[in-house]
Parts: sequence; C-alpha cells; structure tokens
Amino acid sequence: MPLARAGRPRHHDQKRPGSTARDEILDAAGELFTTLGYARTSTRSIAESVGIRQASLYHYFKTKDDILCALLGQTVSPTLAFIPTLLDAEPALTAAEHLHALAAFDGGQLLTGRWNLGALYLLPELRDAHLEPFWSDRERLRLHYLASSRAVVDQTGVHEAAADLPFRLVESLVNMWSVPPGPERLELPMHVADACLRVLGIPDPDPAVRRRTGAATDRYARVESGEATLLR
Amino acid sequence: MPLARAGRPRHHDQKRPGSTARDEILDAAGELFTTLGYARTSTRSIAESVGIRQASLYHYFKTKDDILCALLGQTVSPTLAFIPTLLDAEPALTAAEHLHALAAFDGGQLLTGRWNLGALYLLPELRDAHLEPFWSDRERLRLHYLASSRAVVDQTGVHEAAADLPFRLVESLVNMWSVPPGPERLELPMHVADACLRVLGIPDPDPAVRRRTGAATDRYARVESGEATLLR
DNA sequence: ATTATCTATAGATCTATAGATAATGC
DNA sequence: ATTATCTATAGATCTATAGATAATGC
Repeated sequence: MPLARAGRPRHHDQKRPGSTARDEILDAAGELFTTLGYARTSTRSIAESVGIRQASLYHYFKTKDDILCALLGQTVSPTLAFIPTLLDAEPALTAAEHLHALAAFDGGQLLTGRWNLGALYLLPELRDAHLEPFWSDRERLRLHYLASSRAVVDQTGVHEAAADLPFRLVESLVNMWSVPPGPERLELPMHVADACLRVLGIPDPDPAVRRRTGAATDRYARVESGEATLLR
Repeated sequence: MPLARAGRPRHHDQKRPGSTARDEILDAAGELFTTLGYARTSTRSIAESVGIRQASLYHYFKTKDDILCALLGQTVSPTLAFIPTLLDAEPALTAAEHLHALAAFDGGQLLTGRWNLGALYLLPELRDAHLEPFWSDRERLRLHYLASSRAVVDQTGVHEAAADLPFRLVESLVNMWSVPPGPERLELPMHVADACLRVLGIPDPDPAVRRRTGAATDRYARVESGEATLLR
C-alpha cells in the first residue's frame, strides 16, 4: 500500500481534489478559466493553484489549449449521450415531452459541476481552429433543440422564430450561477424546462409531461451507473 | 476648409469609419474585442487595424482598460435612458406592455450596432474592479426587467422563478449575430419581446400591445433626435 | 528503469512611457 | 505654440523546452 507514488516529491501538499495530478490540474484550470477567462489565466497561475511548478503541467498536457480541450469534453457530451435514451423511450415521447426532458437534463448538467464549465462556450477565444470539434458538438445539440422545438410550434401555431429560444433559455443557466447552491437552485432546470414549453405556446406544463421527464432522466442515470460499473 | 488636421501625418490612410481618431480606435477595438476577446486583443493589433502606431493609442486613452470602458458606455445606457419614457407614457402602460416595449427596444439596441458590443458583458475579464460601474448599470437594468416581470406573473399565476427569464431571453440576442443582416434579423427583437410575454403566461401577444410598444419606441426616437439636434 | 517532479531559461510577446518630429494655427 | 503622430525601448510578463533530481518498482 504505497502512500507515495513514483517520481520526485512535490514541494507542497495537495491543494485540489482529484485522485490523479491530471484531475487536480483540471480542477484548478476549471476554476480559473471560468472566473478569469482563458487568456487571463497563465499556466503559472494554474500550477500555483495546484501546488506544483509551472513546467510540471507539461508532463500531462502538451499545450495550454489541451487543458481547455479536456475541460470542454466534460460539458456537451453527457447531454449528447443522453439523447438516444430519449429517442428510444417506450412508449415514444411527444415532441413536447422530448424537449422538456432534454432541457431538464441539460440544465441539470450545466448547474451541477464544481465550476461553471458551460460558460466556457461563451468565451470568444473558443472560436480557434483547434477547438472546432467542440463547436460542432455544441451545434449538433443546438440543432437537436431546434428540431424538437419546430415540431412543437407546428402544433401550437406560435411563430417559427420562437424555435430558437428553448436552446437559448437553457444556455442562459450559465449566467445564473449567482443563485446560491440550495433547493432554489436545484429547481431552476425544471423551471427553465417548463418555460421552454410556454415560450413555444404550451400554456401550462401538463403534470404528465413532468412525470415522464423525470422517468427518462432516472432511467438514463440507472443505465449510466450500470455502464460505469461494467467499465471498472 | 482644412482637409488635413494639426499634427504629424499618419503613415497610412484612414481604414476605419469615424470623424475623429478616437472613433476610429473604438471601431477597431469593438471589432477585435468582440471577435477575439479582450485579453487576446493586443494594443498593437488595434493600432494596426486603425492604421497608426501602437504608441499613438495612448494619446487618446490612458490605458487599454479605458478603451473597453468607452465601448461599454455605448451599450446599456441607451436602454436605461429609455426607461423614463416608458414610465411617463400617457395613458400609463400595463406591466405587460411595459415589458414588451422594453424588450423590443433593448433587443433592437443589441442587434443594430456595427459590432456585437452586448457580448462584451459576457467576458469574464469584465469582473475587474475598474469596470464595476458598468456591472451596476447592467444590474439596474436586470432588476427593472425583474420588477416588470414579477408584476406580470402575479397576474398570470405562472411560477415566480420565470420572472428572471425575460432579461435572459433578450440577453441571448447577443448569441444570435450569426443570423445574417436582413429583414429576418430585424424582426428578432419583436419575436423575443413576444416570447417574453409567453414565458410569463400571456399566451398570445395582444395586437394592441404591439401597437403601443411601437408607439413608445417611436416617441422616444423623436425625442432623442430632437435632443441630438439641440445639442449640436 | 521509470516516473513525476524540479530548476533554469530561451524567445516571444505585451503595455506603457520618453522624447523626437512634422503638420497646423496664431 | 499646439497638436497628433512617430521611433525606440524598458520592464514585465508568458509559453514551452532542456535537462537535472529524487522518489518508486523490478
């Protein structure tokens, strides 16, 4: 049972959560990138915040951009992975139910991490060529919202321009991290999911929709934890 | 009629619109800050984009922060200045009419400039102490949206958590600059204003509301241009 | 031997200042 | 004389690399 691992010892004790140095670095970078911005965060400040020397970062990441990439990978992909669960639901979900479940799940993802990683998508530096894969993932997600929303406005008769707005409403949760953690904050995603339907002309969220939304999310959570068990 | 002004001549011809060097600098900085971000934009790149030398910027602005301040001043203040016009309207506007007019005007401001200056408020670097006045202006605007929205949900019975969303919906217009300029884009603010009411439980925007919204905006435009004439 | 850290530093920035220069305006 | 620009540069970064060092693991 080796308490110390191979390699020269650090000068400082561990300051960040994570079982590997890589995770400690990502935690520090997540905090600094989301609060100061990418360009204002120096590799030196990340290293200091981890408790290691600046050059040691380069043992785990080839460049500073690579650190950002690793963080971005944690954001959109869980929601994209959730979409098939919604499509395969039995009996099939209506467009409104589908959108409601998607918004509630996606919103939950945005608000639950240790840092506001969704806000990274608002950084202008993200338009760099190297980060293009993340933009296209996010664009896929946006188009999925758009398709579901169009199906809803086709039925309610609301103007088609409104079909862009559910994605925007969920996205705006990244600007609501000022709400202190607690029950009020936990309920935000469900309120936003309801709002997505109202904005498309479904006046009162049917209680049945909410029930099925919750069921889909729960089923997914069970599948995920099952997979996670198999993988380890 | 002096075509040339005092001072040593520039090495390059004018590249940017504006009748003063200060305006040329703000135009270049507006483009670069909104597309690359503040920290990624060097004073050298701003100067190059204007067609002057880097050091010449400092004849007009004490620091790089000062350039950002000047740009931010162009964003929230027009909408804040518009609010009294809405409050003084005769006959008085209902809460829904007030919110609709505010959203339509504010949205128009966000989409009409040459650059997407509203997006500057999403930059994390903005939280710097020096830029605090702009945050407090924006917070005043947010609270005004919130108060109007609360008055609406009190009547419709929609959950109070929805009262945050109209501000967020209008704000999301800064992420819609990808819509190409044209009639479709010009209609976005009105669609978003309609959506603000739906999200608060007013199912179909009453045509009378739209008419009064337009009237308030037009009246303000007349007053503004009148003032502008007096000032010159 | 392998690994994870460390020290030291090259080379490329970037902001802001000092002071020279070439126009106009009186 | 005043103004708007220019040239030159100090001093402070910042990223990434080279290579030394101090642990564990075999």
